[in-house]
Amino acid sequence: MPHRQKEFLSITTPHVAGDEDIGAIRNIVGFHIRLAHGAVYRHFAETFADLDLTQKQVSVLWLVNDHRDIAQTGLAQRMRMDRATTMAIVNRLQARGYLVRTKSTQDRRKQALTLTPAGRAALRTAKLAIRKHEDWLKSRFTDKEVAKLIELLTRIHE
Amino acid sequence: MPHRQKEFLSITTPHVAGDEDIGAIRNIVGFHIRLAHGAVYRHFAETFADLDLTQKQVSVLWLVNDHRDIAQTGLAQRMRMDRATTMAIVNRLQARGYLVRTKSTQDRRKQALTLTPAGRAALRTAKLAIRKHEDWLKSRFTDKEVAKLIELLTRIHE
DNA sequence: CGTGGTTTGTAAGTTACACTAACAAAAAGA
DNA sequence: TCTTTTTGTTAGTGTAACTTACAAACCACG
Repeated sequence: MPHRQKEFLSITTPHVAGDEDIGAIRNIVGFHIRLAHGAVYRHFAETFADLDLTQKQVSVLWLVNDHRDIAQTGLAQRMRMDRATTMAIVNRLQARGYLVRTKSTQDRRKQALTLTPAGRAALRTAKLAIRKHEDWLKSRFTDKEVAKLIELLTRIHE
Repeated sequence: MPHRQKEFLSITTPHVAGDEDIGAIRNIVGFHIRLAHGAVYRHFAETFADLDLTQKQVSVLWLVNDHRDIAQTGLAQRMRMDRATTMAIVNRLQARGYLVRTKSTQDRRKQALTLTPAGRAALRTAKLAIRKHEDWLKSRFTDKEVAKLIELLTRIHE
């Protein structure tokens, strides 16, 4: 068997005695995830330069809108963030008047989060920008590939 | 047709007049990339807690080792970082004695980067940890799926 | 040749965000 | 009841992305 596609096939290089190397860096899945994330992050920042919103902030607006009166811990679980990080983001959005904290009546420890009209308007605008951003991202894939990519990525974070 | 797999099929929801919404957040590719990146980042940090190295730092060690006398701009291109960010990481690694800057003889503006023996030793240890980390990551995929995932991600960052 | 534009490294300052540790109030469970 | 857990909060640390500005070296063109 010749060396056709040697690089990609060597992903599964077997570990032999004395073989301490693990192949080329481009065969490391984590490396590609980080680069892809970086590329997406940068394009997102460009697309949202006018709106002045980050990925995290838009995600929080979106989730709060979808789950009225969600608590901060619920948000943290869905976003895979810890409580402290969640606080920082909620604080920022509250300072900009996009959402409000209301003490939950069921559980007085909890803060029920809801979007203000300004927050809903911002989300509406953000979703238009997201569509552009997603179109840029999806332009290199078929619909089937997009579904496959999402399915594979879900296995990582689920 | 019943609502089987409605969510996933709605990825390609056509845009109709007055339809300003773009579907559920879980159909946004960027959302999944961010979550997957976060999961990988966290597991990496756990695996490298003893070594006290980040993804970026390991990547830089790796690339400097693979490309002897690489300049900081070359590193920045391969890592998709800007010069300032590259500086910060190189500074940190130099402070820990893992690499050295040497003025290039060809182009006296450039700094040729090379690993110290300590840097090579750290990289050797890091690669063992990377193997564990990658095994954790790849455990949920077949070899074919891993190749597919890398191929799809490459289309995003290339 | 030399002068203007480009590339490279560097420094300083800002922002986002992930983490930890600690604390208080409320809830849940023994 | 008393203890443990959950929830929110504050404060502090570290990484890493960005911008702007500057100096030195390089390059190209008139």
